[in-house]
Amino acid sequence: MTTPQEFIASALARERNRAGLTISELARKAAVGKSTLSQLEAGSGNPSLETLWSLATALGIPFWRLVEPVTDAVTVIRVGEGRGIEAAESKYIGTLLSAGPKSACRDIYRISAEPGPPRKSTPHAAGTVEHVILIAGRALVGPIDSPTTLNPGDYMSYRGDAPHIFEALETGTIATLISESLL
Amino acid sequence: MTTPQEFIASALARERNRAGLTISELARKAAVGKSTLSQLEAGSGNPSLETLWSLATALGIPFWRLVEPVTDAVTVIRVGEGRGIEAAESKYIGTLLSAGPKSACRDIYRISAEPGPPRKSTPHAAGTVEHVILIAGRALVGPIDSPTTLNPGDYMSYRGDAPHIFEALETGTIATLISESLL
DNA sequence: AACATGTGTTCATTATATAGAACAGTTGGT
DNA sequence: ACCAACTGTTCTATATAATGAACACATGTT
Repeated sequence: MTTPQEFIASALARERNRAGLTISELARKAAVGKSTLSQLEAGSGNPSLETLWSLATALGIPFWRLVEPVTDAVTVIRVGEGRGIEAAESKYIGTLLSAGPKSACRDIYRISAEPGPPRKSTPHAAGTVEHVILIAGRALVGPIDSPTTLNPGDYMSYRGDAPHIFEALETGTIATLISESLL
Repeated sequence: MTTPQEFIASALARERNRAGLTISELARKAAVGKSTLSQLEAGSGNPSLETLWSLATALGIPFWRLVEPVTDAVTVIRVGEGRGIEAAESKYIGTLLSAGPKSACRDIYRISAEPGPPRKSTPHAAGTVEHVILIAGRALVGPIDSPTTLNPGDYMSYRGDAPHIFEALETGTIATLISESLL
């Protein structure tokens, strides 16, 4: 049985860490007193809607995402691999890449990247799994110590709560990224 | 372009009507002043977390449900649209296409389709939402009575519990499809 | 070592959200 | 007709959330 205070405290800490911000930084960015934020994360606070909204905006997440309940293998399926679900009527093939468990919170991103220094992601919340489907170009994706090169159409999933990278190898690299937070 | 005030005002009115309660009833049930609730729904208010929590509890819904965005019919985000999350280090742009609620069971598919008779899907379970990101080619996607043409990189979401189609318009059409069962 | 800049905390004051009373308008019963 | 019980609104007193300064501590620089 979580109280509102505990709830928002852990949610804030979680999202703030995910964004890689300190209390001071977030407070400044959201234009709220850092004392306010400090007390909030300490569990002794009853923030107003405006305060929460400002924090969510500064964290770059939709507001309601902030108040959501909290919540190793690496899989690569190349184009042409995987069991397809064909439709008799037309040339339509659906390949199940990942059957999702219940109680999963997933965000869908479109990634545009250009060659250069790779984007290293700090680990997200525990239990996070990321799925990448490369649309165009080529990219080196996955755990920081064992990334894999993906070509257009390739699918890959890996743990998002461990350090991982996304490095475009060609200009105009585009991908779909699904970040899934398992409870 | 919604302000926190408008947002919570409409959300409260929506959920309260759904529960079939009057302002007075809800206020009594949630142990908040009915004047408070009145002002909130009028859009002139900045409720505290405790107030919102009490209201959600009285409405018989988990707190986050109160602040969940309305699941609107169809969303299309063209390439280049949407607010990007840029990484300073490299040319990497992540666009949030859909932030997913918890308690969602989602399956990820890769779709390969060729021009021909469209694939008509019979409605799935109630509450199902489908997300499509077109990888290559061109496709006519969406509700059967108002489909939209997608180009590579385009994102679209629509209700999966209503009849919908996927019709490839070019050879070598590839897409990512995420089928999401809410609740 | 002394200093500057960062961190997160605790404490004053000030701004404001909340609660409850008083209000006018509706509905239904006697 | 009155009266009672309801609706949602506008008021004011009070409780309290937000603030910024002062604080102790850590880190890196000259």
